[in-house]
Amino acid sequence: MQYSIGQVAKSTGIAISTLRYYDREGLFPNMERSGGGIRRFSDREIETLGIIECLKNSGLSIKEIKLFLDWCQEGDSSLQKRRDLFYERLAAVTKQMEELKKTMNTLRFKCWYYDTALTAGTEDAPRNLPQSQIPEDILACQRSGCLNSLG
Amino acid sequence: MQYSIGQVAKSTGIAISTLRYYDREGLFPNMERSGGGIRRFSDREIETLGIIECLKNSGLSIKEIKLFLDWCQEGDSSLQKRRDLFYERLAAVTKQMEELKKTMNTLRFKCWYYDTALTAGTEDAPRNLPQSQIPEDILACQRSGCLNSLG
DNA sequence: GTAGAACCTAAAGTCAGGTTTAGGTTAAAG
DNA sequence: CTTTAACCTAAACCTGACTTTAGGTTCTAC
Repeated sequence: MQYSIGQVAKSTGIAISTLRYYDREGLFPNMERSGGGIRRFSDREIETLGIIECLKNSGLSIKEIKLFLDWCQEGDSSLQKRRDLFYERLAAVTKQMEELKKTMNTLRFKCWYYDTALTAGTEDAPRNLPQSQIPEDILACQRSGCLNSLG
Repeated sequence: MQYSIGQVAKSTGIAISTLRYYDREGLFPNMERSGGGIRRFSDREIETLGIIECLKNSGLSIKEIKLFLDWCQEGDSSLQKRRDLFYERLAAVTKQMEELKKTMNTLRFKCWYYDTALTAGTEDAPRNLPQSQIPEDILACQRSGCLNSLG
């Protein structure tokens, strides 16, 4: 199947200007054009968009993604480099997830904190509550979160 | 305790220029200065840095964080707004985690893909492998990942 | 064959989140 | 006192990832 840039934009939610920008950056090295110069996205490009999204979410820049796509063009001689890249990305995302869990725990603590404050009508309520009166699961959030103290 | 900007930079890993930038953006509304105009970070500011990190990781911009810190200055009258913000952030991070899980699954699939390719010496190996020969857990990654096809 | 929608390029613009520069001032140590 | 490391400001600069603009071309439908 072939798709126009407008169709791809519509179905993926990626702006036309972004698709053209990606093309300009060399992320679709094999994309075809009509006689008149109009882009014809194929399933190959749609798949590339999936890889771009994945690698972008894993923390790579557009330039780094371009590098990876260059390796793909080189064929089997670059298999090792490509493999290593994905293992490295897996590690990076694993770390990112750990970070996000800490963030979640801080947020959960804050939600409890403000719920308590709102119920009492004042922030002094949670602020002055003795540790022993704070639910265990909230204390756990606080311990594993990114804040050192209450507030 | 009071700390110089250099001490804070060293102990948090945040660049001095970034700390000054945050200050310029109004993220430390109560920070004191020495007679000569030198910043004196206190535990309050250190805690604020923790909140900044948390909210930044949750997807807020510096300007949005500044808004939240303004609310904090307003006292108990802004409790509701602040509570709502944290619940909203909790939802946003939950969503972000879901996304990251998909990314992880795609990466895991790719790791298997390239391991298989390297063992065989060619990408054709994983590419031509019938579904029935792909481990179930890898298929599951593929299904829940962000890619539609192999490759 | 002509109207209008959809496409094209190159180049400039935008925005966030910093960092760097230039030219001083402060403060702790000898 | 004077040195020197650490600090200060304002303003300019930078980078990444897009988006917008301006002016032109192609394609589809009548």
